[in-house]
Amino acid sequence: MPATPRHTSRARVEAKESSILDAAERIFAQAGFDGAKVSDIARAASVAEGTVYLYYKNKQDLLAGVVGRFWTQLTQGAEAAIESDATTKEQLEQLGRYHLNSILEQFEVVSLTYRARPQQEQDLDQVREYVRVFDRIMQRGVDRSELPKGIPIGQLRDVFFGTLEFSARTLKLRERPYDHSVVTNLLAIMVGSSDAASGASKGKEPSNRELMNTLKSIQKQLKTSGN
Amino acid sequence: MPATPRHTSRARVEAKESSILDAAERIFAQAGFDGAKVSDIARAASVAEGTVYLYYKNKQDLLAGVVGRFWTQLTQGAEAAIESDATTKEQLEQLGRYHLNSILEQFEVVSLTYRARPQQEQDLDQVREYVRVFDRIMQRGVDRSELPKGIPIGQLRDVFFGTLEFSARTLKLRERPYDHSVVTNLLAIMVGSSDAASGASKGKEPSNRELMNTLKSIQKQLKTSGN
DNA sequence: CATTTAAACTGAGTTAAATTCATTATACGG
DNA sequence: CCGTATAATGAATTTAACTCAGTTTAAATG
Repeated sequence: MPATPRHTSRARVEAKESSILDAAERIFAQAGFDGAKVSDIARAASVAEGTVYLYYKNKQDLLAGVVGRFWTQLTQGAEAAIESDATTKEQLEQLGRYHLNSILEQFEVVSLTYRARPQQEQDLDQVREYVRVFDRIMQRGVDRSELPKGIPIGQLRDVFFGTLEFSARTLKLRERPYDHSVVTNLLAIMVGSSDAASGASKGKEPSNRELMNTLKSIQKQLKTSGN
Repeated sequence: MPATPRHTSRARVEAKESSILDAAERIFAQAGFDGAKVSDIARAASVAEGTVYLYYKNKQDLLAGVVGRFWTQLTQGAEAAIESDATTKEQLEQLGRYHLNSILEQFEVVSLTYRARPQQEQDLDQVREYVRVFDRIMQRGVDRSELPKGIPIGQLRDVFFGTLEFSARTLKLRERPYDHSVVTNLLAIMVGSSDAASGASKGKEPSNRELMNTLKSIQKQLKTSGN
């Protein structure tokens, strides 16, 4: 927070701030929060150690800056990745694909998120902003009645992001690359069939309830026509 | 790691080790990893600061001790919470209830888990041991054909634990207590209907495949009897 | 262009907390 | 009881975050 620069151009100040963030992200990702020395970050950003503290109150605050920027960028990317005229399920698949891919690619930064203030703090409004992308998709889905299950959106959000995050950890652990079946299967259980695992599925499959109704009407017909 | 005590009774040494762990857990949970001073932990355990380092290589290692013990206890509790003669779905519900409840109650310790070495390290074998409880339930379910979906167990594990962990965070954030509908709804999408949200559901609903077969046989019958 | 001055920057110095280790205490076998 | 291996202690050391008095920079002014 370099106050309100009256003499120096804002652009220059912001360039420096972002170069510090770049360096911090690099070093944090490499060495972890504890392993990263502020002096290293300063050197990587070509500024004196004290300069870092002109922009960020302390190391924690610097981390919050790195993490906050990451989630803000993720929000922008997510919005770009979603086609506004797609069905709810397609949009969820787009978001799921984008999310899993991103957190795999920037796994270290995502992990740093958990170091940015023990939970609930207001520090990470950017994360909250990000999940709204999901909420908007779901709300539209509800409005258009494109969502079967009667599970509250808030709970489905935890299913969605919780599953993808744990899946990412598992993939990282096993040193596996992005696996689209994770997204496919997640959506299968969240919004409806579409044959899990294999991923191939032509057309919408009817719900159990729909089949059941058809079945009953046929049975009735059979009885009526006296077999 | 107090070497191999030859002179002093093992019991005494273990008592001291566990009293250090108790103190550490208390202080860590209270102040967080960074906020906790080793000197405070030592005082709380009524030992000198240096003594802590006889038992644990450093502060990180002490944290790993606390976290490891927590997950070991969780594993024991989980095994006790599951009735061996219940159906797969019932067992999953028992585990789900137990898990969500436990991580809500000991939320701070769970959060500390993420400070114990950046992912994948072998540090937390105890966590891996814990998830095996889930794997065993699922494997038995597959053997007994009590599980419909064709999603790999590994992926369902991420759905299960990922969802419950994120749900716990959400509940904590909103300062809400344990909510059983989270477990109910999770199981509904994981292993089968049982009418979400409300939780009430009488009788097992037939699977798509079963319905489809019935449907086909009726159609055949219709054709044969020449409508 | 020289001057003024406030914003930016610097890095040596301060401080706090983790970790070490020389010293002391304890407990057990003989 | 004594000798000795184990355990415990806490003062000293080390490390790295953070501060701040002094220096540099750059824009506004005449």
